[in-house]
Amino acid sequence: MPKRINPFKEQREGQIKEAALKLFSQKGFHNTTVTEISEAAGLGKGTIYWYWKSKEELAFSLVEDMLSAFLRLLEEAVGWEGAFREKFDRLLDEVIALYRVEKEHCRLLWKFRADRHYIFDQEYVRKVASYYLGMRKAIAALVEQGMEEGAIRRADADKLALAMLGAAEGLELEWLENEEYFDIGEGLKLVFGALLDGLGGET
Amino acid sequence: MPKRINPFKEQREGQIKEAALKLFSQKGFHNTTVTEISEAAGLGKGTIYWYWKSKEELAFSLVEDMLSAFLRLLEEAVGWEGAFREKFDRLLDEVIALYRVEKEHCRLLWKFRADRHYIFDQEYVRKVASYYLGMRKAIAALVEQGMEEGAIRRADADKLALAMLGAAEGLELEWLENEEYFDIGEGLKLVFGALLDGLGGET
DNA sequence: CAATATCGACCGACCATCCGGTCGATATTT
DNA sequence: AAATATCGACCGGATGGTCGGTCGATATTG
Repeated sequence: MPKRINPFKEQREGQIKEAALKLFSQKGFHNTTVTEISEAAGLGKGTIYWYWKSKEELAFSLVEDMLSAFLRLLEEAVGWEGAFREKFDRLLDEVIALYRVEKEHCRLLWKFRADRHYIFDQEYVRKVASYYLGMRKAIAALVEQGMEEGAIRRADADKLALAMLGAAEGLELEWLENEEYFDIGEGLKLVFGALLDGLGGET
Repeated sequence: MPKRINPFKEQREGQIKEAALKLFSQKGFHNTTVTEISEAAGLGKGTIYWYWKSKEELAFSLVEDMLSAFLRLLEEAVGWEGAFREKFDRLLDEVIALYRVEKEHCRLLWKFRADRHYIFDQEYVRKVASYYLGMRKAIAALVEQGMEEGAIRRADADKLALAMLGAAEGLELEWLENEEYFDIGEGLKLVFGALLDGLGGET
């Protein structure tokens, strides 16, 4: 029970997160120094360690912000009313919107993805994995609904979900690396449109 | 003109590359030290600098080995005889085979991908980009053939090629991260099969 | 309401460590 | 002996994290 509450806590944490997001998403974890973050936030280096106990924890809080937003969207989508294809198309739109709004967070996730095992300790890596697993399960549930309705050919729903996530992630990457040329909305709609029409059950 | 040729040159370079490939692909560039590589190769640290002028150049030679193999395969595929779909299916098989044989190189490419701008200097980054561009152009040429034959709906061939590469890369990533569960061949055939059947022209 | 005491947010110089790359010593081959 | 090849101790720069210290705000007291 603190005797005094810090009136600037939220503002400070916001400043620091904002600066860290910008730098991490541009340069990755290893190429961003804590000193840089503190300077970009307009604060002293020690202040960062007042609010977070390590560079790693600061980074993880940014990762978790994005992963939890994505997972929440997918899990909500499963519960929506309506036929599979309606739900799926709406989900695609919302995913695209989320990508666009949170582009910097997307970039950050990619920067951290390849060597997350060397950025985060085991417990955090497990947390990240469980977010991804949750996403896959949500997609799989949606896909199963599609199969029951006959909108998708019967197959291993979990593996199909994994393939769909993979394809979406690959398109996301191309978007981030060719932002002026390749649009994520266009790409997702092209691939998933064709995928579902091609995978569709009997006409 | 050296007075004597080094009878061990190829062997040494092989030892070093093999050790570096293994370590880089497991731990990434920043988490692998030159000392580790030299120990894994059973050589002194200085010897690495006899054969390469920096850690960066050693890493790049591994990247280039893989990128050039991929590019060569794609460019050859364009010149094959036959109808689009035959060529495409054969290409898919050969790509899958290459992935499987060169799994460690694939992993290395992923580890380096996100922060290649902080691993390699500008000239090397440009080279990498031109490999990827070449791949896209090769796929686009194939896709254009498919459009002319009516096997694929007319669309922007270059963007479709980019989307296809993106999807393939995403599936590759899922494979590398879920190797016991998700097979790259299965995934590629599922997605590209559905994609082409869905994208196919008039039946 | 002053005067005093306490607190906690903030700072940045400093420390310990790590690592790529160098270089002189040494061994081997011609 | 000259050229080539190998080695590993050492150097210098970089960086995450620490810690003693500052200072204004808040609480306490007379």
